[in-house]
Amino acid sequence: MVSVFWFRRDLRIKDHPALFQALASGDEILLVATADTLGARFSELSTIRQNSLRASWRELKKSLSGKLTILESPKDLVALAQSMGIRSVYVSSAFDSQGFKELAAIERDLQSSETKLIRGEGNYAVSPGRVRKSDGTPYRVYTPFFNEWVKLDPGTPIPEGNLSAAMPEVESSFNARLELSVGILAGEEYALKTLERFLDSRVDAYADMRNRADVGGTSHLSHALSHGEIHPRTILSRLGNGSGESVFRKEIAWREFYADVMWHNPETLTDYLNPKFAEMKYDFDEQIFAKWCSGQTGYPMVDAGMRQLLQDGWMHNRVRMIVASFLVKDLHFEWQHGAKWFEQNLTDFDPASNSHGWQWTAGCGTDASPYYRVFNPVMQGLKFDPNGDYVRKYIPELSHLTGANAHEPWEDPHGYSKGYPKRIVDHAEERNESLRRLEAIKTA
DNA sequence: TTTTGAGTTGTTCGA
DNA sequence: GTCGAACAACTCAAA
Repeated sequence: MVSVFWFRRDLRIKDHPALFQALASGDEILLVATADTLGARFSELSTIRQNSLRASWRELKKSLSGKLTILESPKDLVALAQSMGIRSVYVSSAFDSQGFKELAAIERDLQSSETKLIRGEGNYAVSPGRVRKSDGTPYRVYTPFFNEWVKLDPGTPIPEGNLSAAMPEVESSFNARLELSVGILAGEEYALKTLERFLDSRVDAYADMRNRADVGGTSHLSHALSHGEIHPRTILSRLGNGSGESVFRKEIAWREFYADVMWHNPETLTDYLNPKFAEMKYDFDEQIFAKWCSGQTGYPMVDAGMRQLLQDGWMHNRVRMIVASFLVKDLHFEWQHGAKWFEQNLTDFDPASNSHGWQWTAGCGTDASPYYRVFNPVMQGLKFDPNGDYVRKYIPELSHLTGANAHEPWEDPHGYSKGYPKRIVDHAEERNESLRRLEAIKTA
């Protein structure tokens, strides 16, 4: 009999419970990935994000001796199952609302060919839904969630499955054009190397340096986690109790907390967790939005972040909060506009972390930022890019300004001489406007 | 059962 | 220039 293993957000072969289960089933296993499974449709993603996915497939295919078939959409998988008389489709469980809706739909479609969908263990150290309060309800605040989460044993990494059961690839009309990803570093081996490099050189300073936009102080594992090139359990198994390691463990736990929140509140992928915020007054303007997207707001720290996203398909975590706060609190846009842009452009896009990160900033999420906490983009720049190096790296129009002066071009008589745009709004005014709008939805 | 204090990521204002 | 206070409402756990 022939069965399929369906790769989605789990593009690895080590510590892979669902793949192990498929390979141990006794069936011949056809290995399949589908392009439209990491958020928006593949064709709607930025070029850089498409190529990032191609790079991950390329490396996965290499580690599978070429035995990987890449299809365009899950519908193609259903058609394949029908034409080949596939017995079962094995897959990792999905917990985000996009993912589990997709699996449910495929499970239904596969019934026409009497093919079963078999869900294995997913890509979390502690699967969403497992951590509960003593009364059985889920947590809505991070710290108590973490205190319970950290007590649970994620188990030890499992061995690699026996790939001798894998079948050769089959013809696919979808051309993933993997050659376009040449030069992009990705894949499981690279993820494990990234982890080792982080543990060897940066984790000790992580607590202090992770917020510095001008320093590569973060783990750089978000892409690998997003594509499932590494299992979080593998990461946790390598962490001790140093201060940097403890702070980093908490970051892993944030990913799991947001996945848990989304599992219990699937509509919050696009809806307000706090429904009161749906009643607030918002603005929207295409041209203003285009300026935010392209990094032309006139606030250097915001623009540097947005240009980093376009150039690298990645943005420093601290800067994500700054640009998000600017869109939501200074421009008064609904957070969903920004979340969508991030989805299209971030190579490390994760549905739960993205939606709930945005909701936290907007003040409508779990453990929400207090309403009065509005980021000042200039002050944030001076604090987390004190020498202006980050800003100058992404904004050539500020290259003539030295040190921290790059954060305040309006203070320099030649600040705008290289064409940097003037500020599109006045931060102090818009901060007050934002507080007024929040005041209006306060419960009496 | 009720109360109390703390809770990822901040800024402004007045002394 | 530095420093403390003030800026909601709600969730959760411990007292």
